[in-house]
Amino acid sequence: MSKPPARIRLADAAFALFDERGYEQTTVDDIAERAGLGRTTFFRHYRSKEEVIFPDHDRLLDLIRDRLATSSHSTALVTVSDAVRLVLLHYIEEGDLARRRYALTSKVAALRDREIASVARYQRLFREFIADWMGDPTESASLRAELMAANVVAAHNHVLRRWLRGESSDPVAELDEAMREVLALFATPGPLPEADGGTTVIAFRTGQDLDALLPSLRRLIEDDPQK
Amino acid sequence: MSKPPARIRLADAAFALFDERGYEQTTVDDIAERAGLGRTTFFRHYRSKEEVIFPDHDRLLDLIRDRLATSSHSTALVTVSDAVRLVLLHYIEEGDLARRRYALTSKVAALRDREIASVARYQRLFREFIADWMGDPTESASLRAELMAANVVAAHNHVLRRWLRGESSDPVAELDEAMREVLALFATPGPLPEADGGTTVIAFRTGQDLDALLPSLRRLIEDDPQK
DNA sequence: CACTGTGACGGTACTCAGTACCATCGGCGG
DNA sequence: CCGCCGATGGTACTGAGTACCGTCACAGTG
Repeated sequence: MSKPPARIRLADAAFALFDERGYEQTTVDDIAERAGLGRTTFFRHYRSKEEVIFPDHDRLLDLIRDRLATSSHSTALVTVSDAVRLVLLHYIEEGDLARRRYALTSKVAALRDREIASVARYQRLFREFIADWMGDPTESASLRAELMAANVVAAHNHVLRRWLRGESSDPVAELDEAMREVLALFATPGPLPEADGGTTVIAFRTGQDLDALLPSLRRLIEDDPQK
Repeated sequence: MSKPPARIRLADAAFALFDERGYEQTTVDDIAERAGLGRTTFFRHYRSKEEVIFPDHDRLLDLIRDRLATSSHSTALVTVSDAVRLVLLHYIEEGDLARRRYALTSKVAALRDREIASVARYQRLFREFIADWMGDPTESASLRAELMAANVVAAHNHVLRRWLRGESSDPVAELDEAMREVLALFATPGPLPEADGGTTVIAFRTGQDLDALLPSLRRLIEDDPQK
């Protein structure tokens, strides 16, 4: 029963005190004292009182940057949808800690704002990635990139919050489902694009399974004079 | 040329000093002194040093709440799209002040975070409004509300930032156009219209590959009420 | 063992945002 | 003239965050 490293003891002390007295009612001195350390040491490990609650965002951001740079799917949106899973998985790994943090951010406005700012950084990263990927400097493409990033993040947040509130037992599956929803939004074109090239699809409802229809659909596409 | 009210003098002094020395290098004492007022008076007019830059967010939020409560369009999304114009119009009214603020938020992380947190409040308001309007407590409806709110806000931010950067001469028209884009996203892919018997045919053209569409096609089929 | 560098820690003192409280001054109606 | 009141100013405090310096443990080296 020797001592865990200082960083851990500080975080434990902080969460314990936040639970007992609340965030604002806890001073950095209190935290350091309970951890059996000096105030200076606290700031050596955490840049601020808030950061003791969100220690991993920077690392996660780098992780996602890497993932975006390496993994490459068919579309930018799919790549980003995949990358955002890292965030969800990270929270899930934290388990109870993530839930305690959620309880805090629900009560303390300053912490909620901080969390939101962190999420906005993910969103910005996604937006830039999508815009680069599309390579289209058009205003309309730029807006589209913005919307896509916002959707991915919003869908993720939705699923994450459900899990944090204990409303979800299989958040990963829910995320996949939500991402399918987002993909579906953008799969069907917003304004009907200029019809030069691309794919024209006619969908109709029958008693048949979709798979049974695929061959004929493909045949139709291949019959397209432009292709 | 007597004295403008204290509140104005404080804001002028603050912006002048922020321009001269930067935000962090300016203390509240400096601001008060330049305005010819006491430090106490500053905090009587602005709750914090940051608030002198974003004085109107609370009022705007109330304004939007009212607008949502009164104006009623055909769908929740249209109502919200309409309400968000208030934000854009407010910034445009501020004119050069808004641009100076943008220059500051671009440089100072703390201010950027603050701005983002404010915007998140609008988004939350929109989400709740849409969710209430739909009245459908389903998980899927809840996600949809979240996505819609995120899209409206993202589209607005996109247009607003373009205007702030001087890239747009008619931001209101651009906002309308962007909102049409958002509406189009959600217009098509809802649950398929009542398909009790008969044949539902939907034709659309997309630039995407058929394979990219398959997930959404499958999803549409699985939305069949019989399931 | 003595020497020395190094990294983690503690303490002190400072700046500055934000709060609490009290004192002051200038109208303004009675 | 008096008393009320709203706006202001001053003073003192708490607490976050920073800068700087001193200390101690513990390595490796002679």
